[in-house]
Amino acid sequence: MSRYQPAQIEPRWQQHWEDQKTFRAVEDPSKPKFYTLCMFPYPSGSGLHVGHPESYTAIDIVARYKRMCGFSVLNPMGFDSFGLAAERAAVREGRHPAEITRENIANFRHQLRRLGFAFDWGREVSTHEPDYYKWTQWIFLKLHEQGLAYLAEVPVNWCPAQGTVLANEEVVDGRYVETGDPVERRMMKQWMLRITAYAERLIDDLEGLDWPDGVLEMQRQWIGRSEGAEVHFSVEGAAGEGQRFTVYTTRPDTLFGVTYAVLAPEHALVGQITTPERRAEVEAYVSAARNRSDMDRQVAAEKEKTGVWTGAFAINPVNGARVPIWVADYVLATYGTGAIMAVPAHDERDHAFAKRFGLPIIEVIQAPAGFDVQAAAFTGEGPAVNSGAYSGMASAAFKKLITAWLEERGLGAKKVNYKLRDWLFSRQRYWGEPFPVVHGADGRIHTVPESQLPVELPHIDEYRPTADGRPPLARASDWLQTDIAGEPVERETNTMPQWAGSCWYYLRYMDPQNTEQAFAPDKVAYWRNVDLYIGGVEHAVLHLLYARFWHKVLYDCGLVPTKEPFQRLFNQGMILAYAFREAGGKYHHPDTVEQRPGQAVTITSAWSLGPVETDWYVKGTETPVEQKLGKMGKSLNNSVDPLDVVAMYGADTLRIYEMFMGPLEQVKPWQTSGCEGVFRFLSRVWRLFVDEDSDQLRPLPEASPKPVKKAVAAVLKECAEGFEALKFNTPISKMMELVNTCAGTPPARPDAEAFILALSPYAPHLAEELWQRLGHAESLAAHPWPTYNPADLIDDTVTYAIQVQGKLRGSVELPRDLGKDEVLAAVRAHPSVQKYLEGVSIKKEVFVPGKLVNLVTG
RNA sequence: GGGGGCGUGGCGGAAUGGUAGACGCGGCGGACUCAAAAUCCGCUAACCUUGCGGUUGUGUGGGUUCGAGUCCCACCGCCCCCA
Repeated sequence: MSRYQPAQIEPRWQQHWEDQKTFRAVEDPSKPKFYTLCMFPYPSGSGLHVGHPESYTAIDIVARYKRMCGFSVLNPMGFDSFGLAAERAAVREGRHPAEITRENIANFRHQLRRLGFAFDWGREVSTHEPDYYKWTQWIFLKLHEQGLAYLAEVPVNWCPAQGTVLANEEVVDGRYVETGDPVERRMMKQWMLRITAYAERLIDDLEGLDWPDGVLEMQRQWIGRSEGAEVHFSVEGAAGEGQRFTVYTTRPDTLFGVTYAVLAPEHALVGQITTPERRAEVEAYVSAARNRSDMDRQVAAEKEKTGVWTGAFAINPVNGARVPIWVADYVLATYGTGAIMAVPAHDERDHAFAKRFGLPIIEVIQAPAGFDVQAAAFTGEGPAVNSGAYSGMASAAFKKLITAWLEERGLGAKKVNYKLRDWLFSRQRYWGEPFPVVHGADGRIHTVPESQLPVELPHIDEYRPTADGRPPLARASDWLQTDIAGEPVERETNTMPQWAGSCWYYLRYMDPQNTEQAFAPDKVAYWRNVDLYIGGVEHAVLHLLYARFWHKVLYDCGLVPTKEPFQRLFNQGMILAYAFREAGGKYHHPDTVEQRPGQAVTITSAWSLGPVETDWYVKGTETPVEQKLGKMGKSLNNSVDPLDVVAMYGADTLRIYEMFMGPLEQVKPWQTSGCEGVFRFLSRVWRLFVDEDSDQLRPLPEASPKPVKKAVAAVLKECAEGFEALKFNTPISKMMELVNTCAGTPPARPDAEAFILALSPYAPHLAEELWQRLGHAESLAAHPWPTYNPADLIDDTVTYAIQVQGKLRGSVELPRDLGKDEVLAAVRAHPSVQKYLEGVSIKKEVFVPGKLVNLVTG
C-alpha cells in the first residue's frame, strides 16, 4: 500500500472492533455513564440513502469522544420494523411482510456496518420480533391496569371502495390519495389511550429539558393548555324546554357581548332543539359536515364560514339575553365542549361568521380609539364596557369575579382546558403488534395474562380487510378463536400503531436479551435515560410526546427512575439533493447529468410549466435538464447510496463530508463532488505521516514549528467546543488548516498524536491505522482525550485594523503587549490614514485591545 | 389556517457588536510530465483602475451605535410539520 486507500484500511479496522468488542457497552459502576441515541430507522426497501448517516455520524462522533473522556458509553442501533409500508409491499409483491422486513433489515445492517459506526451491535432490536413486541404488549397491559386504555366509539376515515380505515394523511379533500375513492367518516369502536390524563405533567416537565426551543414550543402548543371557564346556557323554546348546554371560553370577561351560540354538527343537542321548520336544512348541513375531517373543516372555515340556524334560542346566564343557537362546522365536537358562545366583537372567527349571517356585534371590551368593532374584531384585553355592573373593570379582575359569580349560582365553573385529545391507538392493519386482549361472547373484555405473552401475529396470506369490513387479522380463523378457562372467546383483530414500538425502544436497549423482564431494574438504574438524542424535527410532536407519556406511566409504576426519557434533544437538518428533470417531465439521476458553463438554454420547466434557463445536460446527449432541490427519494430519482460513496472515497470521507457540509441542524444539499475535497484532505493527512514510496512512517521532527503548535492547539480547542455544541464543520476546517500549515512536514510526536486522537472520532479508520503505525498496540478508542496549552494559541504580535469614521483604511502589525497610548500613536502616524486626517481634527479614538482602532473625526 | 425554520460569492458554508467571505467545491493561471492523471504553488465577491488604490456589497426598507451579517421595528421570498 502506498497511496491512501480506504478500501484496504477500513474493513480491517471494522473487523478489529467487532472481534475485540471495542464498543460493547458495559455497566461499569466505576465510570460515569453516557447514553447516546439516534432515532432508529424504518427499514424501507430502498435502503439507506446519504441522509440517514447524518445523525448516526454525529452521534457516533460524540459517543467516541465521550468514551475517550472516560465515560461508559451506550450507543445502540435497531429497527422500527412494523409499519404500513411493508404491508403495502407485501400486497404488491405477493410476499409476506416478515420476509420483506427481514431482507430490508439485513440490507440496512450491511450498509450501516460498512460505515464504521461505534454501535454495540450486541444490543440490536427490531420492533417486529416477538421477543420485543412481547414487552410492548406487556406495557399495554400496564396501561390497561392503570385505567389508561379503553374502547370508545370514535369517528374514523372509512373508505367503502377499499373496505378499510385510512390514516388522516391518506385522506385529502375527502378522497383516498392513492385511488381517489371517496372516504366517509364513520363511528367505530377503537382502542384509546388516555394521554390527556398526563397533559399537565407533559407540559410541566418540559421545564428542565435541554431541547431546542422550537420543539418545546411545538409540544406546548400541541398540548394547548388554556385557562378559562365553563358556562352553562339554557335552551329556550318549544323543542328544548329545560335543556342546557355548556360552552368553554377563555374570555369570560366578554360574556355580555354574546350575540349567538354555536353547536358543533355532532353535538347531541342539535337533533333535540331544532325546530320543525328548520329541521330539513339543519339535517342536510349536519350530514354534509360529518364527512369532513376536522382539519378540512378548519381550513375551509378560514375562507368562508358556513352554518345554519336551529330555530332555537339560548339564555345568556349573566344578563338573561335571548340569543339564537346555530350549527356550524367551524366548531369542533372534539375540542372543549363542542359548543361555543359567540362574541363577534372580540373574536375573529365569530366576527367573520356574524358578518356573513348578519348577526349583531356588541362591543364589551373598550377598543383603542379609532378601532371599529363593526369592521374587525378587537381581540386584546381592556376595560369592560356595556357589561352592567362590571363596566370599567380590567379584564383579569373581571374574569375572576364573573367566574366566581357563575360558580356560586351553579351556572359555570373555572376550568383548565387542553387541546390534546386521547390517542387513537388501534389500526385495522396486519403488520403491527396484536393487542393482548380477547372478547367474550357476552361482550366482556379480558386481557391476556402476562404468562401467555406474546400474543403472536398469526401467519396469513391475504392482508386486505375481510369482505364484511373486519381487519385482516379476522382472516386467521384458527388464531381468532381461543378460550379462557374453557369459555370460547375471540381475539382482538386490531393492531397497534407504528408509534407503539418506538415508545420504549430506548429502554429495551438497556437490557435487550432479557427474557424474563422488559428490562431489569439494575440495568435501568445504571443507564437511567438518554443523555443525547438526535433525530429529525418531523418527530417534534408525536413520537416524542407518545414516548414521554409511556415513560411517565412506567415511572408511576416504579419501573424507571427518571421522569423524562430524553434529557437532551437535537434535531439534525434534512439533507436534500438536486433533482434533474427534462422538459418532458422525465427525471435523471444526478450521476447521469453534467453542467456545461456558458451553454445555457431556455426550456419549459416540467415543474412550473414556465420558461426556465439551465446549463445542465444529460451526459453524452444534447438534452437539457432543469435543476431543483428536493427531498431525497424515489419520486425525484435523486437518492444517493452511501455505499456508492464508500466505494469511491471510503467511509471516513463520507463521515467527514456529512459533517463538513454545514451546521448539523441546518437543511443542506448533498453534492457528491464535495467529497472530493474531504478525500484530498484525508490523503494529505496520510501522506503527512506515511512515505508513499516505502509505505513506511516518515521520520517525525524533534519539535514542531510554532505555527504548527498553534494550529494543533486550535484544532483541540475547536474540537472540544464542538463536541458540546454539536458543531462539527468548523473543527474539520481547523484540521484542514493544520494540515495546510504543516506544508508536507509532519509535526513532532506529541503534536502528531494529539492530532490523530482529535481526528479519530471523525475518521476513526484512518486514525486507528496511523495510531498503530506510530507504534501503539492498543486501539485509540479508549485512549484519553488530548489536552493543549492555551498559551500556544497566543502570538507575540497582533494586527490592528485601522478605521477612520468606521471605514477600514489600513492595518498595522504591533507587539501584543503594547499599551493603548503607544498603539494610538502608531496608528495616527501610519501612512495609510494620513490623507483622511488632513484638515480635520480627531474627535474620538475607539480602542479595542488587540483588534482595532477607529479614529472619529470632527 | 396554525406551528416551526431559513435567506451571506458561481456552489456548500465561516464570522464573542470590531479587518465579511475562514475551510472546501468549482473556475483561471503556473510547476512537474513526451503527454495525461495524480500532486504542488498562486489567483478567484462585483464594479472602476495598467498599477497604487477606490466605490458598492450579507433578501428589502427603516432605526440604535464610533462601528451592524450580528441588536430593534416593518416587509418580501423560500422550506418543513400538522392526531
